[in-house]
Parts: sequence; C-alpha cells; structure tokens
Amino acid sequence: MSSAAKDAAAAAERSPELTSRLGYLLKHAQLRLAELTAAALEPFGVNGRELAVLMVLAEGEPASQQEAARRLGIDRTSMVAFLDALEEKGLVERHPHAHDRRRNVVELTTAGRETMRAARRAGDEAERRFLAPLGRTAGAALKESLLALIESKG
Amino acid sequence: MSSAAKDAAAAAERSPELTSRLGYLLKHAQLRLAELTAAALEPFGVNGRELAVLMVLAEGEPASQQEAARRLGIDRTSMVAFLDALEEKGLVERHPHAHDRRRNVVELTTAGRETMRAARRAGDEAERRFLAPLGRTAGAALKESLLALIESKG
DNA sequence: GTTCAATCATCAGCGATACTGACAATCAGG
DNA sequence: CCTGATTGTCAGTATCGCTGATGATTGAAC
Repeated sequence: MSSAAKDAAAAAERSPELTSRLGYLLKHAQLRLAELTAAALEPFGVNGRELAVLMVLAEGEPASQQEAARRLGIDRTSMVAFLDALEEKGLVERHPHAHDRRRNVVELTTAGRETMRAARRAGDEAERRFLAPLGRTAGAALKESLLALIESKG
Repeated sequence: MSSAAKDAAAAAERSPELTSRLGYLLKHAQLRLAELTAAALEPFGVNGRELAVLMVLAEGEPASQQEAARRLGIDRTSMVAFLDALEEKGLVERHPHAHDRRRNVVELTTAGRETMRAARRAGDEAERRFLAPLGRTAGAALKESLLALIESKG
C-alpha cells in the first residue's frame, strides 16, 4: 500500500505532457484519495465500498439487494459479495421479504449503524484533509464541477 | 462498454448521500472520460494507456524500458506488455542499448509517430468535449485543482 | 582476473475489481 | 396451470497492476 511516498518521490520525473492530461489527473487524484480513505477507515474494519453500501442501506427503508445495488450504481452480483462480507462482520442482516420470498430485505444491525456513523466521520475527515490544499471555495467548486460532468447529457 | 446511457438512466435513482462523496465523483468522472476516450481512440487501434506510452516515448528517447516506465508512473513489468502490444502493431521498436546490453532503447517508428499525433488529437478532442459543459474557465480550474491535489504534500 | 552485488527485461502468479451468463426459486398475469 | 419476468446466487471471465523469481549483464571491489 502506502505507495503515496513513492509516488510523490517519482512524480517529479513524470512527463509533463502526461500530467496535463485529464485522464491522468483524475486517475491519480482518485488513487491518492483512495489511499487516504483506506487508512482512515482501517480502524473500523470496513473499506470504502463497504461504507458506501452501509450508507445506502441506512438511507431509506430497508431495501432488496437489487434496489440497494441500483442506488449504489453497482451490479446486483457484486452486491452479493459485499453483503456476504458485511454480514460476516455482523454489520448487516438479510431477512426474507414478508410478501416476496425471492427478495432479501437487508437491514443494518446496531453495530452496523454505529460502524457506519463512525466510519463515515473518518471518511469525511479524510476527504477534508485531501481537499485542504485547495481551500474551501476551490474544494467545493471541484466537487460541483465533477458532479456537473457526471450528470451532463446522457 | 457503452454503459454511458445505462449509467445516466440509472443515475437518477442514485443515493444523494453517495453522489456528494468525492470518491464517487472522481471514480465516475474517470469512468465517463474513459468511455469517451476509448471511443475516440478506437479508430487508431490504440487505447488510452498505449497512447500515453507513445507520448512518453515521443517526448525523448528513454535509455531503457525502465526509464520510460518511471516517466509514466507505472511498473516496469507493466511496460513489457505495453511494448509487446505496440511492437506487434509496428508502432515502436526495441533496440539493444549501445553500451549496456541489459537495456532496450525504445523508439517510435514512423507509423508510431503518426498514430501518436492523430490519436492524441482525438484524445484531446474527447477531453474537450467531456469538459465542455463546464465552460473554459471552470474546465481549466478543474485541471489545476486536480494537479494541485496530486502534487501536494508527499 | 575473479567474484559479487546491483540492474535490466521478462515471466508466472496473485489480488482486487467488476462484469456476463446460467441457474433455481419465486411471483404475477392470463 | 403456463408463461415470462424478477431475485439472489454462483461460476467464469476480463482487466489492471502489482510482487517475486529468473537469467543475462554490468560495474566495482578485491
């Protein structure tokens, strides 16, 4: 992991042509943030993806696995593995749906709710630290711009 | 591929908690750009990574594969596969180093130079289209912010 | 000169990510 | 009932980028 130091040390010799390309910038910004986030979440025993699952589950009524996957923007088959892991950690529970036995209703356990809240605080803090060099305004502008890009057109 | 339409259709139902997190924004911005870039480069028979390799090689002849990898910020072992593919397409050539037979000097062929120029124009155009919704100023600000984030601290 | 650590390119293998396709169970409509 | 769609699951696949080992070569110490 901690390739942050190595990356930074090597970054000096990177081709400037390259570092001006948006693809490179997005990729490496994501990598750096992922490193920070991973370190911040490590004490809570969940990774960034699992935290996202917990957040989605906490957000509305208990949902089927498929609906949760839709809200997360991931595949239904990927959700299976996430829930397997989270269930094994005692953070979520699968219950059969009352009126549709095909479905699993997925709920956070008490431990799941607590872990979610704590991990989320840590994740937000990591994001804040990551954005700190930009200052408040530029940081917010960055997020707005990214959101606009994602939601534009089709 | 072309999951762009599907993504956009599904994006409406995404959790707002989620879409406000920087990790999500960076990841999906990168995905969308990658799709556009892949489509733009497809006529030239190279993908985004191969174009990046070509650009680094064009920038100055690296004295070894390892040096090229360093300038690209990738692993030396990954460079082997990239050069295998590019060599097979006739875009680069490996020559033994004059004074150190451990090294390969990697050169662009004429076809490689032409492909690089054309693919690069197409890639830049894709980036421009991707950034278009933001307008000139915000687009430039986005890139500056990302660069600042990547280069900050260690 | 010989020996030895370091460097280079290469290859096999692994781990993470995220998909497709197939499957059985279940539901809803006619 | 039948049929077609939906749900959760699993196996298989593809991509990406790494680690570790190997063999060739180099440079330097002795």
